[in-house]
Amino acid sequence: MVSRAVYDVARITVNEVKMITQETIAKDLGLSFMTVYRCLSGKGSVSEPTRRRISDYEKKHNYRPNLMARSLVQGKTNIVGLVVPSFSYSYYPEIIQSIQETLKARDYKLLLCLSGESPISEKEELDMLLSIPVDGILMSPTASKASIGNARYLKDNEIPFVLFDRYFEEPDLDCDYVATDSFNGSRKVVEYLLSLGHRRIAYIGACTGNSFAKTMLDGYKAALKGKSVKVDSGLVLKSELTEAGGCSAMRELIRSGVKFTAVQATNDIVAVGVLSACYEAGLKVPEQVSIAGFSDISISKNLSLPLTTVKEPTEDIGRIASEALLDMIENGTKKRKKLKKLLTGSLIVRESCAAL
Amino acid sequence: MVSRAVYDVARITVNEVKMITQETIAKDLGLSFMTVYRCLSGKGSVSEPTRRRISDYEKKHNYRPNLMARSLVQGKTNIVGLVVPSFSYSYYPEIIQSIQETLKARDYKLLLCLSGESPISEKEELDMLLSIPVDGILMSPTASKASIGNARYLKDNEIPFVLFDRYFEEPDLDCDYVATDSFNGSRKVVEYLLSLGHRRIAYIGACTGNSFAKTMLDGYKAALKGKSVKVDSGLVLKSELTEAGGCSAMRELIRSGVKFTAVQATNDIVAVGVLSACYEAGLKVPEQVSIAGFSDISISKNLSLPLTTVKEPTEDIGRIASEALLDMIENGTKKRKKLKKLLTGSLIVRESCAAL
DNA sequence: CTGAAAGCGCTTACAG
DNA sequence: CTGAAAGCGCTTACAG
Repeated sequence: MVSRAVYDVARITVNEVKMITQETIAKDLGLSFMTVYRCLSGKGSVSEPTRRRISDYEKKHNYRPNLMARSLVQGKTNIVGLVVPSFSYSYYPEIIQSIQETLKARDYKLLLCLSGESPISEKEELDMLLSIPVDGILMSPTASKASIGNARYLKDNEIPFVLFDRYFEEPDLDCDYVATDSFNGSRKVVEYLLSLGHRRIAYIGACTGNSFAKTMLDGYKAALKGKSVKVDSGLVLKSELTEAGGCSAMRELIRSGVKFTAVQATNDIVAVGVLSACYEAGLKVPEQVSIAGFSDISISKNLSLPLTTVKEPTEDIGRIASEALLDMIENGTKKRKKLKKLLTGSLIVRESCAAL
Repeated sequence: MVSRAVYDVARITVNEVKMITQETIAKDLGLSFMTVYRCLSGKGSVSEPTRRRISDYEKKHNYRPNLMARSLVQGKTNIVGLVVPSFSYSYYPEIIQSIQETLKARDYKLLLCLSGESPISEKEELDMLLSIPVDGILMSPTASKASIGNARYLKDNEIPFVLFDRYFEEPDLDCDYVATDSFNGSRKVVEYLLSLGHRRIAYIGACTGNSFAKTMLDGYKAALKGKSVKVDSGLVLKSELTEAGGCSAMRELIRSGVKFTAVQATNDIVAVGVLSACYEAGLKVPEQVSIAGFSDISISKNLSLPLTTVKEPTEDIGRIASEALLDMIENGTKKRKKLKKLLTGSLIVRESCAAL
């Protein structure tokens, strides 16, 4: 027989709220807590009258199982950690929405973390997630190479994880990812610009710190080579992946005096900056300069000049990444084939590009 | 003396990963687990050589405290639940980013939930959050009146919560909130339109299901009354709060034949739809119709016609809401003065409105 | 169909 | 400075 004192202690309070536990119910109904457990969990059978009493009590007092306690004993939290660099002003909200829906349908919860493009914060967030511990992690790494170390850290810690949108192809870091096929996407846009007659095509937003920007640049080069156009390094400019970055890189290009008739920007945000710099310099778009972006974020179709771009399959990315992660969590990662998926984006032709 | 068997059982595995616990450390170093606990938690003193041994072991094996276990005993999870209707294509990402930063600075984690504007899903998410249990909840309710019941549900469950962006002023539901002062914001825009000489000003996006839309309409009416302009019910149109909703409401207004020279939209998204309907009907903006929005979402300044609107103080909303919530969590809600804060938005004049 | 016990990994309170 | 015990709320495994 459990003493009364034990029961009283069992009614703990959080912010002065009485928590109803299985023991509270058992005590109030004069039952053993195991009977209550079996009834509430549906595991094992309970006599009909008892079941009814417990069920009535449960509804009346609004009993909720404490998921933390369950997690502790089951060694599983049903929480997935999500780490992204940022999510305003991009297509991350769409991906996250898709992730959320997939997780919810399979009874997982989402803990949201921001790295702010800093690999150091990213590492801190990962440590926090491992400490909870979450069952798995979805991450879109920062643009810094140091994020490769963070992905390796996850691997060393043997926690299921899937990278999305941005990924690494390091030979010694064989990890799962799903992203847009930016090589072919970028090639597609540049081939489109070539088909309009452009030959002096600039690339703005080059950077080598992450795979996606590098493969985009490769796509640009591949398209040019396909038409036997020589790559002019004076036309390839680095920039931060922001509106301001695109704007200042474009100013630099204009100031340099290098001739160009079209610009491929590494993403739509950068393209918006490029557009501003053109307006500022009195260059007419698309009459004097054609501009193409990449991503098709929501603003792109409503810009002062609707932007020609490649639509990223955000919903698919979110769904595929989270489904793969949940499979890894539930079926283990050992025998599993690695997910290395690049999804094709579609060219969206709008008004920012014109024939030469 | 604790038996060896107990220690072996203590090494549980999640997805085949060995978890290092305080007991693992204690066993491997031949110490009592209390010594390990005191050293790792910093509570109580440990002899220097012992501290060093434990510290070395901790770093070498990357020990992380299990936060679930800690939560269970402390009756506090340091997790805050966030429930929003949706977050793509709006200013929610900015608010959430601000919330995230505030929470992180005070060592709280964020669990993200979407209601999809459905009060039923919203209720499910709240039940899930209460079941974890989270320490507090931040919610931007759905546009449905049924969300009032959900807020009341939180109150009945005595969990700290703060509404943001959207809120209720029910007499029997005295809850904390922070939002934009949409009454004065809307009045400010309409007064601006009046100052440009407009008198036939339509209001698109009226709905009564939530406070913010209603007070916006009140602001519109107050501005008109200030200039002794009669409110014409033919100029007030309901619509869904989406681009498509704004577009079809505007089509309806145009078809109705009612005269107007300006339109105040309930938010920028609706305004974008209104703009499309104008283009479609061959109406020139702002020459024939002036259009104003509300919110200043990121797309607004880059629209084909940069939109005159009211900037919502998103960063402040996120910060104030989360700071208030954390204070409620840490200091209790009993003696606390209710947070009922409406923040002033600033009128952003762009090119979508012109003098009559 | 019902029950007593042990355990998840940590913290708290008490005893030396 | 160190230790043994009890407990958070739940689940699992075993015994009747």
